[in-house]
Amino acid sequence: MNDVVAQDRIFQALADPSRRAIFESLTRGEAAVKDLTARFDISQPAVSQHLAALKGAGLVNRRRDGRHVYYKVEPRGIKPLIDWLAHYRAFWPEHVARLDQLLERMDK
Amino acid sequence: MNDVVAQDRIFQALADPSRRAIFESLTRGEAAVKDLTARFDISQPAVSQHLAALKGAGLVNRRRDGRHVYYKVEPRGIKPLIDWLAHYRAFWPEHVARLDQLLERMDK
DNA sequence: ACGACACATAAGTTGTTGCTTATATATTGT
DNA sequence: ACAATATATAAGCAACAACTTATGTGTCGT
Repeated sequence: MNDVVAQDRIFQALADPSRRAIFESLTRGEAAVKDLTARFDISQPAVSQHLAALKGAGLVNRRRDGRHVYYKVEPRGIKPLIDWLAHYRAFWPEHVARLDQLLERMDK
Repeated sequence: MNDVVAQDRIFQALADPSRRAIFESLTRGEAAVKDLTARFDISQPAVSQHLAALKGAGLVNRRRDGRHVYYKVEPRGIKPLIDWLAHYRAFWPEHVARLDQLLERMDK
């Protein structure tokens, strides 16, 4: 899977406000589908579908524990997004170009 | 227009591969609608519509010169995206958290 | 003023997306 | 084994998104 495809999946996944909200919710800590369903005003299948999209984009992880399935943020998942940004760094104010260094360190 | 709305427009705009391609094309230099239409295999109205979406997201600027309309990247346009990323910096490897500093400098 | 050119907008069509309800699958406790 | 719980998948539907062609608007050259 090349970068372009990964970027496409990420932008696609994050284009939906509900999905961004679920993602943000997961940044506050691991949560089961049940928990997320309680937090948002959409059905459980809708939540599962959003989670599947986030997982497909590599933004979250799944962990089964008994009857529950816990999802949590996959930190490395946003890397394609950072790469995309870095690609256009030339258009930011000069000093921001230092993101390069951060990316290099991130790879290590 | 608050941050959430701005982020929504940006993610929405960048979710489409054609739009990302057009954006990338513009990073290589200012271009007229005519030029972009020649570069991509979609109709001129389609190009104009994509450009309108990018402009609505604050990612590009418009400049009229005679019959031509030139578009170019608006460097500050990606800031909401950086802000969004920065919001979840806690989930990246520690050293990447220094993006904070970059953002601060960017504001100045 | 008129024709040609560059672009934007309108209207219509088709595929996709995000939701719903209904149902299937997996796990647990009794 | 069975009922209850948690999640995923299927099917259907309404809204939307991305394109098309047709037309409107603005600018230039003659």
